[in-house]
Amino acid sequence: MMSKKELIVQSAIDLFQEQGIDKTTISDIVKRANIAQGTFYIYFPSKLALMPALAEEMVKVLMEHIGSKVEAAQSIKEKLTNIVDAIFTVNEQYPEVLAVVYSGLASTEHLKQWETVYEPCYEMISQLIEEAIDNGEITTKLSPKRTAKLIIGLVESAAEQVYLYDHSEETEVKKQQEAVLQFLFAALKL
Amino acid sequence: MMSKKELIVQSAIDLFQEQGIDKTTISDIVKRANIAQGTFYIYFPSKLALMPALAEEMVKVLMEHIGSKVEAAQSIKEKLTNIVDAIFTVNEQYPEVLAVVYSGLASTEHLKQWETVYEPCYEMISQLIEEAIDNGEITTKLSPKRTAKLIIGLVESAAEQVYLYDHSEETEVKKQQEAVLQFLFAALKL
Amino acid sequence: MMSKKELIVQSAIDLFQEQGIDKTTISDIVKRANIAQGTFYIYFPSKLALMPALAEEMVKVLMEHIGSKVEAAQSIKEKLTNIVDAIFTVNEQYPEVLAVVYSGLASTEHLKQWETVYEPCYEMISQLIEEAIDNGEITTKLSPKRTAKLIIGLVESAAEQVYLYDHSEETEVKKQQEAVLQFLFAALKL
Amino acid sequence: MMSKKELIVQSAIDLFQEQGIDKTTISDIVKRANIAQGTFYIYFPSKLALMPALAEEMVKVLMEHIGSKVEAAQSIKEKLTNIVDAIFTVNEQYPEVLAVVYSGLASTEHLKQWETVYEPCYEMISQLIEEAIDNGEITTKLSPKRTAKLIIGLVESAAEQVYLYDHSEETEVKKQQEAVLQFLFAALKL
DNA sequence: AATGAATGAGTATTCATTCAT
DNA sequence: AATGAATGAATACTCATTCAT
Repeated sequence: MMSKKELIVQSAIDLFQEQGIDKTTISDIVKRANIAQGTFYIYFPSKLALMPALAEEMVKVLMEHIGSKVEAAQSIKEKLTNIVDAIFTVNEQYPEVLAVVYSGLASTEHLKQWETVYEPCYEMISQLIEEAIDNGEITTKLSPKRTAKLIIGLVESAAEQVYLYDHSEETEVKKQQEAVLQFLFAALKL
Repeated sequence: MMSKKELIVQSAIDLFQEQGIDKTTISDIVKRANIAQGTFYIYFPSKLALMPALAEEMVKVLMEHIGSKVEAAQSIKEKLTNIVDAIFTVNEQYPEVLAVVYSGLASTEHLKQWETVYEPCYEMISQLIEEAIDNGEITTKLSPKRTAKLIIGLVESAAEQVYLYDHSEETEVKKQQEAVLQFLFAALKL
Repeated sequence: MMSKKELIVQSAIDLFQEQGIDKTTISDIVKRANIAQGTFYIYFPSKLALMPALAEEMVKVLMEHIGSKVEAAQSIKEKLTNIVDAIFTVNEQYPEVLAVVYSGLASTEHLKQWETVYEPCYEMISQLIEEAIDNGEITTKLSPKRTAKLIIGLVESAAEQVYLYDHSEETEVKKQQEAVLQFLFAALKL
Repeated sequence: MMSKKELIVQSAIDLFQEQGIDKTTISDIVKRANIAQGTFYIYFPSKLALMPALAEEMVKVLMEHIGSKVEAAQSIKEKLTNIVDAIFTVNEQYPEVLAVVYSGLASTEHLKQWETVYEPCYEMISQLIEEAIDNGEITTKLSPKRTAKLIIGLVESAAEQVYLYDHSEETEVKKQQEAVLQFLFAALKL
C-alpha cells in the first residue's frame, strides 16, 4: 500500500499529465488521492514544493528504463540506442510532465534542486562516455559530463517535438528516433 | 506609435522576463501597458491566449538576430557559428520567456499554432542546410528540415542549460557555446 | 424598414425570450440589431429603460390578438373564450418575456409606468364586463375594473403554469385552458 | 444556532426584500451573513442557484401561516377565507421575494425544481377541496389538484397587484381581499 | 497524523457607459 | 445620428492555506 505522500505525488503526476500544471489545483490532487485537504500540507508546504519530488519520480522512471536496457548492451552504439529508446518511451508516457520538468518552468526557486535530481542521470551517461573514450570507441575533445548534457538535451527536445508538439504518428516517431540516433552517432564520430 | 495589442504583448514579454509567468497578473500587464483592464479582453480572452502572439514576437526577434549575421557569412561553418551565436544571444536576453515558449507549457490548446509560428525559423535553417548539401559542404542522409529541427533543439537546450539552470558565468557560457558548436560540426561532419 | 429604435426593442424581446433578461447584455442586443454600441444610448438611457417599451410592445401584441377575435363574438361567454384563447396564444409565444412583464420584476422604478401601459388592456375587459352587466348577462357586486384585473391575473397565471413551469404538452394545455374557462364562467355565474 | 447554509438563505431573503435581486450582490449576502466570501460557493455555485432554497423557505413560511389557521376552521368557506388571508399576509411581508419566486424569473434552469417545491402547498389545498367535494360542500367537474393550482394563481396575483404594483393602502387591500374571496366563492359555487 | 469546513486575499472578468471621430 | 474602441468600476470567483476537532 502507498503512503499518503506517495499518493499525493502519484495523483499530481497523473493530473499534471491530464490537465496541465496550471489547471490542476491542490484541491484536485487531494480529491484524486482520496485524502483530506489539510493532509497535503503535512507533506508539502505548497504546490511548487511538489516539483522536486515529482522530478525525482520522473528521473527514477527514466533511470529504470535506461538501466534495464543498457546493462545488457555491449558497444557504446548499442548503449546509446537503448538510451534514446528509453527517453522516447518515457516521453511518450509523460509528455506534459516532462515538458515541465525539463524546461524547469516550475518557478526559479527550485531550479537548483533539479540539477541535483537530474545529476545521477547525467552522471550515468557521463560514465558511459568516459568508458567509451577509455576503450577508444569515442574520441572527443569535449568533457564527458558536458557531452552527456548535450546528448540529453538533444534527445529530449527531439522526443518533445514528436510527442508534445506534433502528436506524430507511430511511423513518424520511429523516423525521428532513427534520425536523432544517426545525428548523435555522427556527433560522436561513431 | 504602438497599437494597444502590441503594447499588451510587449508589456507581457517584459513582465514574464522579470517575474515569470505565474507571478505576472493581467492587472500587472495592463498597468505596465498603461491601458484599461477591459482593453486586454478585447484582444485576448485570457493570459494563456497571449502565448501565440508572444511566440511570434520571440521568433521575430530571433530571426532578426540570425538574419543580420548570416547574410555576411560565406561558409556553412561560419553560418552555423552565427546562428548558434544568435540563439545564445536571444537566450541571454529572454531566458524566462523562451523557457515558456520553448517548453510548450502554454497549455495544450495552443501547441499546434506554435509549430506554425516556428516554421519560418525551421525553414530558414533548412534552406541553409540544403544549399550546403548542394554545394557539397555537407553530406547527410537526414532531410534538411529534420536536421534543422534537431539543430534548433540541440542549441536551444544547450543555451537554456547555461542561462536558465546554471546561471553560468561568462567564461562557462563561452565554453558551452564552443562545445555545442563542435558537437554540431561533428554531427554534420564538417 | 424598421427604425433603429424598433430594431432595438425587437432584438431585446427575442433575446430575453431566448436567454432571459439577466443573461442578455446590451452588447448582445446591439449585435443582434446590427447597430453600434453607442446607438443604444441615443434611444434608451439604460437596459431597464427598455422595459416600458417592451411592455408596450407586448400589450400591443396581446391587444391585437384579443381585438381581432372579440369583435366577431356575440355573447360575453364567447368573448371571454376568445380572450382566454388570446392570452394563452401570446403566452405560448413569449413565456419568458411575459413572466417578466407580468410579475413586474424589472426593477421597482418602472412599476408605475407598467400599470399605465397595461391600462388599455384592463380597460377593454372592464368595458366588456360593464356591457355584460348592463344587458343582464352578468350579475356581480364587484366593480368591472377590479373584476377585469382578477380575470387577467387568473388567466395569466394559469397560462404561465403550463407554458413556463410545466412545459406541458398540447393536450394538457387544452385541458388547462378549458378548466380556467369553466372556473371563470362559474366565478361570473355564467 | 443556524448553519452557514441557513444563514446564507436568510440573508438573501432579507436583502432581496430590501433592495431587490438585481441590486443585491453576493458580497452583500456574505457580509450580512457574517461569513467569508468563499463559504458562499461551498453551498451555492451562483446567485441564481439560491432560488430553489429560497422558494422552499417561502413555501415553508406560507404553509406555516396556512396550517395554523386552517386547522381551527370548520367549513370550506372558513378554510378558504383563512388561506386567502394567509397568502395576503405572506405577500405583505415578502412582496419582492415572492415576485421573484412566483414569476419564475430565477432562470429557466431551476423552474422544474419549483413545481416540486410548491407541490406540498398544492397538495394541501387539493386535499381540502377533495374533502369538501366528498361531504358535498363543493360540486365541480375540475380535478381537485387543478382547482388548487388555479386558486393559488388567482389569489397570489391578486395579492401581488395590491402589494407590489399599486402599493395600496390598508382599506384598498381589504377590498381586494374581500373581492378575491367573493370571486373565489362564486367560482366554487359556495 | 488526519480531517475538511471555513477563510479571505487575490485575481479574473464583465459590461454599462463614454466620447472622439 | 451613428459609430465602436476604449474605459474602469463593480463584481464574481478561485484556491492556497488554516485550524479546531
